[in-house]
Amino acid sequence: MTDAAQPLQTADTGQGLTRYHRIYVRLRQRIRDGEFEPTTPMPSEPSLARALAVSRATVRRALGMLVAEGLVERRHGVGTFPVPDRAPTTPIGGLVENLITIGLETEARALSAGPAQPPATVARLLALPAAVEAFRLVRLRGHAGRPFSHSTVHVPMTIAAAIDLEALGGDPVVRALEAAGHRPDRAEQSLSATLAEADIAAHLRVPAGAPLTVMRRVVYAADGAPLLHQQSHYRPDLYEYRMTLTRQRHDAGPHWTPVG
Amino acid sequence: MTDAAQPLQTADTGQGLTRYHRIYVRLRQRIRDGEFEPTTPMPSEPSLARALAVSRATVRRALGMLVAEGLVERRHGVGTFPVPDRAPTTPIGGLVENLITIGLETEARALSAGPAQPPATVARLLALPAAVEAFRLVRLRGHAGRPFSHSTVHVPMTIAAAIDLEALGGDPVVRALEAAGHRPDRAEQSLSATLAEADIAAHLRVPAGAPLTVMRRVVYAADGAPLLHQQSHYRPDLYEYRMTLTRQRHDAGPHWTPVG
DNA sequence: TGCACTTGTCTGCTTTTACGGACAACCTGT
DNA sequence: ACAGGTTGTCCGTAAAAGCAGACAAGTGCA
Repeated sequence: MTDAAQPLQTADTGQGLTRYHRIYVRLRQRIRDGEFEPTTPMPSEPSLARALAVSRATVRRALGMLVAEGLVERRHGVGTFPVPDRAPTTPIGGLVENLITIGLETEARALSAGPAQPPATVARLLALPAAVEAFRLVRLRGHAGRPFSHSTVHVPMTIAAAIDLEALGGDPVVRALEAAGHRPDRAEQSLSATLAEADIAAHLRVPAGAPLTVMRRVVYAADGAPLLHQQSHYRPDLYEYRMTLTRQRHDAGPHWTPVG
Repeated sequence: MTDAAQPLQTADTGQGLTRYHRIYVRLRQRIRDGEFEPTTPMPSEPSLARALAVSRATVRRALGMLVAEGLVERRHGVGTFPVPDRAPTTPIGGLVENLITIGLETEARALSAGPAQPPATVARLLALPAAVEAFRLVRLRGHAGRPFSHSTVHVPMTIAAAIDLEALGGDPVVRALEAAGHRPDRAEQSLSATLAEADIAAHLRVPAGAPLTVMRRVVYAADGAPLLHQQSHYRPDLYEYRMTLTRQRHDAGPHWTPVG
């Protein structure tokens, strides 16, 4: 048992991260939270080393990362100062379709389009028999030249056949369906988080293993027939899902209900 | 410039985690996604080493962690197999408050409760002057013995003073406010994704660097006064944010609107 | 002018991580 | 039996992380 003993400790104590990286993250969080004023110096390196129970070299390394990132500024003989935010990365909000309706310009680019065998889970949600192909459309959407979402849409062949899905540029698939007489009526969707795979990471310009918001959605027609399945990955620093809720008093007690 | 060169690379390539740990997290994700059948062996250690561009020793270490966690089983001379889920992690859905209303049993445990200085960003959202304390309640919520959310709530002292926030067990803070006459009326919230910090990771029983869903919410009274700020982290494998939307035809074109 | 504090730089030293290779032990087909 | 795959184990070496300490250099204040 040479290599099982260490990993056990590793998993339990929350290791696996390097020390300087943990400190880097902690300091970055505290800076983001606005704990330090830009006018007064942060705690000195020796005092940080003492407070965090590491060597000064480790603190310096963490601070060096913050400097390289432009979050912090060092002044020889004086101290280290947080740099005030210039561009607070204004997060977009809401549904992509609604963004387009609103008129917010988002560039879209199709990465691939054509028939493909959907994953088993998708086939099941679309009520397709196994080993039946569906029309798959993979697109990248961006804003101001920076891609913020990567989405894969599957449409059953019976529905996609009559529609030219390759022709729609940045338009939502739902629009095309609507134009073709397939009225979308209801959608079930879920939001979650995942790690970026190599290919999606490359398209979204983030390192593999970065956190991504993932949305899975099934759109149904009025008769309950599934029209499409969509899975989208979003860069959390460029796109946030925002919503407003209101408190309503019901017979069974008060509830939160979303506002449109 | 001895220590700024490395950190730059480090930050860009998503390092800071040890190699074996990153591979551990990635494999863990792929297993959770059901990429490997429990009946057929996973790719062999040499092939994984090749595919991931690391040495076999590193792959072995990552696999060793998965073994220790019970996610994977090794058979000498045969291969490595994913262990089928015993508890299929049925994802809960919706808002936690509504879960409780519905009657779904969720155990909650307070990790800390008391006055504390809120981060500057929280203070701003709560319209609090700087250097003013707020009541902070940190809780861990679980289901079936497994924690799925870690949330931190800040309530302005002027509001929290009249309420015994330490007494509420698993009840939502909003309930207590409501009972005390502070009627919550509206909430603004956003959903995003992040990587697990060491402390939160430990509480949620996930490795550091695992993806987490993060929700930030501000609840307002009818007069617009902010009542509380909440930030919650969810395990994406145990808790998904689900919602139903309907397609409505508006003057300015069709829109998706959420359903309560 | 000093003194006290800061960041900048450098030197050893130990521990952990990671690599590459080799070989044994084991299982399953032909 | 045997060949070809797998996991299990060990070795030596290189690189990185982390520590402790020392000293230089800059700044600000009494």
